[in-house]
Amino acid sequence: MLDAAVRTFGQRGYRAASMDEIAELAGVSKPLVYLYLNSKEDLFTACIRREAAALVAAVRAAVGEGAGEDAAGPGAPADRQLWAGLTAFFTHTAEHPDGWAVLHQQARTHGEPFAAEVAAMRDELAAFVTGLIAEAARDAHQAAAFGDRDVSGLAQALVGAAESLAQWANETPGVTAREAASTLMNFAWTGLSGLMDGRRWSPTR
Amino acid sequence: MLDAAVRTFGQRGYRAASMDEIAELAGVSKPLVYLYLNSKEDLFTACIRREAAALVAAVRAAVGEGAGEDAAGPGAPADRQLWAGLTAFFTHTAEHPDGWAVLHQQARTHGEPFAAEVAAMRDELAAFVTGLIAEAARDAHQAAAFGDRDVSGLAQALVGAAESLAQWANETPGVTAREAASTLMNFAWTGLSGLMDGRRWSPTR
Amino acid sequence: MLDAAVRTFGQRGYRAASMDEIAELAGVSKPLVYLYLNSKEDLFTACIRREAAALVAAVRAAVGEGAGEDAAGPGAPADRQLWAGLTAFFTHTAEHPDGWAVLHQQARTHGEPFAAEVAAMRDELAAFVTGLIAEAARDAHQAAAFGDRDVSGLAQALVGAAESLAQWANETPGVTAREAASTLMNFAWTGLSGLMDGRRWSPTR
Amino acid sequence: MLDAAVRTFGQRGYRAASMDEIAELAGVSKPLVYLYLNSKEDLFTACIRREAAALVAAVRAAVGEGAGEDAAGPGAPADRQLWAGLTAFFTHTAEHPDGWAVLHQQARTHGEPFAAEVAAMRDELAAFVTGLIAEAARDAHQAAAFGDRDVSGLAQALVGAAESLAQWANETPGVTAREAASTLMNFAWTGLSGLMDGRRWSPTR
DNA sequence: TATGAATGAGCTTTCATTCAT
DNA sequence: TATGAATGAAAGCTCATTCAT
Repeated sequence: MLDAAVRTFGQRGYRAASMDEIAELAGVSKPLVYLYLNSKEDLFTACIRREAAALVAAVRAAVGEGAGEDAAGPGAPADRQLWAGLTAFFTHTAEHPDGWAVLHQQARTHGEPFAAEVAAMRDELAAFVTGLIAEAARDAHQAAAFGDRDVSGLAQALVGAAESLAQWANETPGVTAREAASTLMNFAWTGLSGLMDGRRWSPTR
Repeated sequence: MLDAAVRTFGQRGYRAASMDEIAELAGVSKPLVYLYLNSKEDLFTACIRREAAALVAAVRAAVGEGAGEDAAGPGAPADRQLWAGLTAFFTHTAEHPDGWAVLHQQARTHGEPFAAEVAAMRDELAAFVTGLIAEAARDAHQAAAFGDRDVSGLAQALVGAAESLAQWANETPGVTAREAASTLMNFAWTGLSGLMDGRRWSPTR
Repeated sequence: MLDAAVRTFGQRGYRAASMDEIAELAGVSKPLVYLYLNSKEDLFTACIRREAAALVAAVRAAVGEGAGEDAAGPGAPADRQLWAGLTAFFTHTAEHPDGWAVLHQQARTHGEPFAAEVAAMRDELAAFVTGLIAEAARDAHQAAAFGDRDVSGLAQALVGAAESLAQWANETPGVTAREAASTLMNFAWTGLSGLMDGRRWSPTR
Repeated sequence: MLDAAVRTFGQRGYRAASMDEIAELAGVSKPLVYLYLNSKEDLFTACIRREAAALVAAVRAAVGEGAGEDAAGPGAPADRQLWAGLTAFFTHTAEHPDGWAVLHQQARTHGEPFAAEVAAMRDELAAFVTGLIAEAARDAHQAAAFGDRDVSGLAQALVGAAESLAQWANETPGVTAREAASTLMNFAWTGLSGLMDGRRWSPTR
């Protein structure tokens, strides 16, 4: 039932998706949908929560549990962990395009009950990235180099880049998750490394 | 009239915005709206086009025409041009939050007539970035280092990062356009420079 | 189970009362309600019948069986009997406000299957009053003074007055059943006595 | 449009009446009904107000303005005024059975927004009767004979009797307004006169 | 006997859209 | 040119009612 809802919301959008359509796609009657999930709003929230949890779990699993070809382990170096997380992220979004659409496009578009749900997930991912940056900075003895807002901004940029690449990979035939991850790693890790070595770009020169 | 529509669409979303509200905000009667712009769909398309054109124009102006403190000139170095473009981008999105919401959130959320409009704008900006990367690569005698898809991917990542930062800057009090641009330049230009020096990150090592 | 139904119907009204609510209040499952009473309509009818019977029985008991402080006996004078009946009526309606609401407000409001049930009860009470009037008239040697329709009209007026007073007594704190009965007796019995003495009011004079 | 609503509400009841049916009976489309009267609740309230105002106006006109065969005048004796009012009341309810059903049956049945509207009307009529009783008592030099609550109770009884007779007259073929009024006057005025002469009925004797 | 699970039908309300003027 | 007035179509939600067990 949630599957049908995610698919419908992902393709039509929150407002355009009708409960009739969702029920029909789920192969049940409309009142049943209302019996289990009380309202359209609750149903949408449930979709968001489920997809967000699944995505975060996929990333966490890849980073922490060390399974799979691209997985890292708890003690792996920061770049390895980032690579593992990004690969898992791109893989998951590629395999669940409707879920990704719900999170990335629909939920953020439709005001407060929903945006907050996604923001929580985003913060979780951003915190993961932030942690990695801090770890890498520590390794490079640059702990003082970044202020809080610097790190926030970097994390936002990275997550945004990842989201954009995920969309691009979903839409462009032939682009694999590893390729997207590779692109982002090349771009981001080199940039981060440079920053940690103290390199900055400034307009004055 | 378009102003009213952009404001309403930006704040309420495409579906939730009612023609009644738009007409009232514009101070005209509803049939007049239908006289000038034939349907809600056409009206939304017109909004997207106008806002996209304005944003692209702002970026173009800053890069090409050399006016303003952060402007570059036609012959300026690539990093200078990128800086000028980003600053203009963040400034414009900060000054036109509803227009930006229409482009970034609403248009992409509501399926095919609209997504294509935004994709066109995105491609235009991506092409601009692509050109800069190619130019920089040429300067660094690294023309062969990037394939077409590499460049596309980088551009997507950069544009996505910029969009995400624009959203973040709009939502976070006290973040200025120059600060956002600075964050992205530090991150991106260093990364790009590294790439052009041949540095790559690869999972195997 | 009928208790729950009467309470719900009395408080919510026939249409607004849901079978769900009734079943829950009765502490049974909905299909069980349908097993015993076939439909909402039948359930409502059963409620009406039970409450009507209870009310009539209370009045009858007070009038005929001679128990209680205000009770009369079979051979008691007409005024005494009327007093006994009215007191019992007001007492019963005060003690069963939901049942009274079902009879007085809900049943008459919802068309034909139900109105007839209440009309039957009303006729029974009216017949009782009619009998008393006839008896009193006989005592006063005025048998011919009233036509059938006169008596019907008087009975309607009396019952209506009683219903209105019952409502008023239920809503106004501090008004007891005996006080309501007293008011009505003062008003009605004096009026009736006058009528039986041949006094009439006519517009022409 | 209100006509259609009154008719539908009067015959079907508030809940059972559908906006579809009202609109169809009015010969307009449903959205138009919502344009003029904002919701079903508002529509019902408007019906109640209109019918209550019409009924009160009819009574007032007959009592105060001295027109028509049964009309009284401002200075007429209390019984004359009461007669005029009752005749007008029964005439009006007979001529507007649906309006009367809305007021008497439907509005009082459906909880608080509506019951209050009708209670206001009822109070107005009761106040009129109360005034007449007081006036008559004054004429009979019996000012001290009634307490406030006595008078309230009598007025309630009288109004209730009138309402009940109106219903009876509407339902029983061949009963005219004057006949109903006559019945009530015979009954009530004689009773009131008796009360004013100090006659009381008491259970103790 | 008793119920968890399910639904067809219907309700109120809203909105994009169009005439007649 | 501009609009007041009107509507067809659809959406979210509820409820009396029924199987399968």
